[in-house]
Amino acid sequence: MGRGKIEIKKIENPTNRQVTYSKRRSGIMKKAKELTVLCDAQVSLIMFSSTGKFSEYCSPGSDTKAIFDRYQQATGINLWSAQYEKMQNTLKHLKEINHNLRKEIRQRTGEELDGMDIEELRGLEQNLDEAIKLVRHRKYHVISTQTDTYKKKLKHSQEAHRSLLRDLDMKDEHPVYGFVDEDPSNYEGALALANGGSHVYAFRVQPSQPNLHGMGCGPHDLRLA
Amino acid sequence: MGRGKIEIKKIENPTNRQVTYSKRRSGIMKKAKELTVLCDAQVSLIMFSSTGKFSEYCSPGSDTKAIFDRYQQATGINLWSAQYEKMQNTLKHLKEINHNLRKEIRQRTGEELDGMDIEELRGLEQNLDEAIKLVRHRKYHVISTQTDTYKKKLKHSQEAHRSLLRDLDMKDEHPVYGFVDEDPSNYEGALALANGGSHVYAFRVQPSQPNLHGMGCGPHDLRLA
DNA sequence: AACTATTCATAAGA
DNA sequence: TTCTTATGAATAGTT
Repeated sequence: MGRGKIEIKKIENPTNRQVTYSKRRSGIMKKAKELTVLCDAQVSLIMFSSTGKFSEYCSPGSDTKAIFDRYQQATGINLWSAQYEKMQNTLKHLKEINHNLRKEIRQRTGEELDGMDIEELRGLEQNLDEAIKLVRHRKYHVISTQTDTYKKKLKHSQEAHRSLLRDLDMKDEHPVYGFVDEDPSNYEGALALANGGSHVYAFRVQPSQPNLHGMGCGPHDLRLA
Repeated sequence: MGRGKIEIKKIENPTNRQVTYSKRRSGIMKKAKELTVLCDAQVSLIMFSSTGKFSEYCSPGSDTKAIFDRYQQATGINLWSAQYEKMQNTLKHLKEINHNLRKEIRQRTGEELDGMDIEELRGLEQNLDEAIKLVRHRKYHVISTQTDTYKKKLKHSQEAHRSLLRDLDMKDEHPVYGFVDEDPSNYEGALALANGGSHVYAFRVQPSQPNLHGMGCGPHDLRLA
């Protein structure tokens, strides 16, 4: 379609090739547009010249991603399946671990003991017994540490108070006020707290049923159990 | 380019449109091939007719995925980032939950009590105490159920044995063998097991550090903590 | 980038 | 659908 027929093979002259690329590129783009309009078709055209120059055409009213999603549906090939599969496996694995951890916790709270045999129950009992000992030990450690701190604080304050009294004695006859500890978290309070106040503390360090709804991943949903 | 010029607008006659689509589709495909060969270009052409019919052309020596990867690189747009981000968030969330569940277990076993204040420790102690009661209750329930079962079994066997002896008595004077329970999991064993055999049972229902290494997801790795 | 002689693509008809 | 063919479009080589 020009001054003489040409053979369809690579144009060796780079300049010539670039010129031809440019001309034909606009030609094919025009064709793509016409096809879109005339035939109400959806078209994606992506081109890279031999020099790496990128151009594309995409039917108006859609975008490259939409066409690609449709392409994948049409071909049945999910180009990203390898990646997705790995991610899916990771997710599945994590969910499984999660489930198991929750189960272990429910067993440790005594909520779900069905299906455990005697040996397991014995093991669990023993284990809880050890845990409770450790917790008690720790508790008393914390209490005594706190008590010591308060004792020291008190001692210091009393000394300061006494020295203040001495100073006042020596200087004049102002009224004398007693020492007042304004900190509500005093050590007597801590001790009371440690050995059974009346309120029941519902122990739950972390929420064990965090919300996972609505975390699907769009068209390529994860379909996890 | 035919018997008369045509206006570039949607062909309303569906048959006509389909025919034109078919003709022009092969035309544009030919052009794409020629561009590929003449100019050493990389081309991807994807088309859907108004009736949904899919066709594609892709330069030989590459495939649609390769061109799309290049497209993403050229445009700087990762078409799948939205999906990936969602998955990443899901994964991150799960890992976090997992971590918290593990921490709760370590607290429940007394392994990690640092950082807990008196109130928390008291709560945990109380909770463990309740759990241990539930476990003991369950244990005794299982034991008594199993004991009953064995009692019944034994009774049945003894009856069967006695009736057999009667039969033998009535018929002749063969030697008599006593009844032998060959099941090693007999109920005396179960009872012994329940109240402290000498072996220590390391209670761990599920592994709490499952292997997650090597589950990265290739080029789009998850970069999770 | 513009021109134009040619070849090519294709609209309409068979 | 496919083939034919008159006609307009695309473009190779030139300027």
